[in-house]
Amino acid sequence: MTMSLDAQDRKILAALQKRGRLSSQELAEETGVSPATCWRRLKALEEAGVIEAYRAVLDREKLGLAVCAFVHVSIERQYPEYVDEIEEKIRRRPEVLECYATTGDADFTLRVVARDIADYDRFLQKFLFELPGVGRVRSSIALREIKQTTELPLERES
Amino acid sequence: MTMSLDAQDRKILAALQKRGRLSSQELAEETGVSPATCWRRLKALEEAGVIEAYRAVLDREKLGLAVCAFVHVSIERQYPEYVDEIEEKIRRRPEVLECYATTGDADFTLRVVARDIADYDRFLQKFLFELPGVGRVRSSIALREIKQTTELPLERES
DNA sequence: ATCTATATGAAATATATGTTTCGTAAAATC
DNA sequence: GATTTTACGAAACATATATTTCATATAGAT
Repeated sequence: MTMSLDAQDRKILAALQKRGRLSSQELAEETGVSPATCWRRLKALEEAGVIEAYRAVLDREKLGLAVCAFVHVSIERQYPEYVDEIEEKIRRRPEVLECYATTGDADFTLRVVARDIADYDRFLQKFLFELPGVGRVRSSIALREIKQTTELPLERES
Repeated sequence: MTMSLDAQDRKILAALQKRGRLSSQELAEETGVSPATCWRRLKALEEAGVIEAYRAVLDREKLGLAVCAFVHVSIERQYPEYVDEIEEKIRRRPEVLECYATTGDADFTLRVVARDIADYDRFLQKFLFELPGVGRVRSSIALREIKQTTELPLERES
């Protein structure tokens, strides 16, 4: 399932992680390969699903989403029906940007954004605490954003 | 600092969060507004910084980055020089995708990707534990990805 | 070393794109 | 209610774009 990429593919991907709207010709300038080849490589990478999507990344604060929090959720009983339902409901909530099942003292780790603390509280009370089987919930509110990127490291071979 | 957006702007942003390479004409079809207006709105949103960037989002697993972990880092002494140095070094590490200063029992919460557990261990030993003033470090390894998106919620007014 | 398969760059093609202009409509101001 | 300002859509413009074709080079297999 892991693609094998050469230096050329990695250059293309690196450039597109920074500027997703680059054209084949611009890619060619950045990579030193011809536009036609860049285009063919690009299509292959899209086809293979290495490039999942192109997205506009928006400014959270400018959209009025002042709050960002990590939520650590423990599940009471691990009934599969409950777990499936929890996961599905989480997937549907737009303010949950990330959710992973994790090791450590919580079962799930979420990253959630909200307009303000009252809005976040509403998310907890009206949504999270209402999920079936949810046990302990601990919140870590982000005080400061030090880094936030979608760029995956492409250094070595894959 | 928070922009005020009308329904039209929000439609444009919503569409571009899903498909970042949409042209003005495609945006026009999706929003029911003319291409010229879409283009003007779009430029204004870019200019205002609401649209931070356009990016290709890659498939972590396909790139061979099997491991994703949350790291909770506590700082021994909060000397400002140490904190600044830590933050700057973290920003420069490509395997750290996210880092926030957070409330709760850790000072920093990081999301880190790695090729495998050995690779992740190397990150901890050779980088994180070497940072000045770093105290307790607890890792939560992601067992399963339930949701991972860059799409910010645009529902209500801002 | 020969043959085969694959990847390459340059040029050509057709199309879509960003961007501007202009006359009109809607909103806001007075 | 009149006037100014702002936003709009349609059409026009020049340009850049994706995509294909073809001849050549490269690499892999036998």
